[in-house]
Amino acid sequence: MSRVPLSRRALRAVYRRLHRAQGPQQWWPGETPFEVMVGAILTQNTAWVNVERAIANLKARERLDPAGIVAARHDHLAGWIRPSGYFNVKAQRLKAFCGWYLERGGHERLKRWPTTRLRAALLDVPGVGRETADDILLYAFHRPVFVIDAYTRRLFARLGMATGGEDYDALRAGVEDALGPDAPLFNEYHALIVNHGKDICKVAPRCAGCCLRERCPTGRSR
DNA sequence: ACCCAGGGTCATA
DNA sequence: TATGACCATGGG
Repeated sequence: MSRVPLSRRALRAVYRRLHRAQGPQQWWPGETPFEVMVGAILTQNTAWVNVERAIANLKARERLDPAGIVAARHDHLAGWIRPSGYFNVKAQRLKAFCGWYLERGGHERLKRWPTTRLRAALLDVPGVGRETADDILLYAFHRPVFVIDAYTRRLFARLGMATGGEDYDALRAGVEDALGPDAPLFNEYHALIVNHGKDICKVAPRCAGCCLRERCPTGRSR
C-alpha cells in the first residue's frame, strides 16, 4: 500500500493553529452512533444544515432507527429526507445500509469487528464510499481513521504538503502513518478542517484553507 | 443567475 | 486509470 510522505511536525503544527483559532469543535454530536451513520450518508455532497432538517423529519416520524427505515416505503422515506438533496438515491442508500446493519446484529456486534474488516464491509454497501466509510469508522466507532475530504485536499495542497490529486487511501495512510493511531486527534482534526473551510474562505471559496499561511496566496492574510 | 455543499455510482475510453 | 454525467435541495 503506497502512502504519501508527510511530516508529523507539520501536521501537528497545522492542527495547533486550527485549534488555537477555532477551539474545540464538539463535532458530529449525534445522539446515537446510528444517527451519526445516517448523517454520514445524508451529508454526501450536501450542506449539513439540510441534513439536520432531514434527520429532524425522521425523528418526528419516529423513523430514525434501522428497522423503521428498512420498513418504510421508498416514496415516504424519500419525502422525509427531501431537504438533504438527492433524496431518491439517498433513500436507497439508507435502506441498503440499514439492511446491512441489521443483518450483522447492529452496533453491539459490529463494534467488536477489527477496523480493517469493518472498513472493507462498509465499502461493500452500495452508496458507502471511502469518505463515508471513514466518517462512520471515526465518528460512530471511534476508530483511528483519518477522513480525507475535499477541504483536506485543498488545505494540504495550499500548504504545500500535497498536490491535492493523491489517491485517497495513499493520502489517508500518509496522515495516519505520520500522526500515529489517535482517534480523538483525528476526530478533532477533521472537524477543524471542515469548519475552517466553511467558516473562513467565503470571499474566495476555491481557496478554503489557504489562510493558514502567514501570507495568503489570494491576498487575504490572517 | 450563478456557485457551492462534510460524495458515490455508472458508462465510456 | 481517468474523466464526465447524473443525482437535487437550500443558502450565499
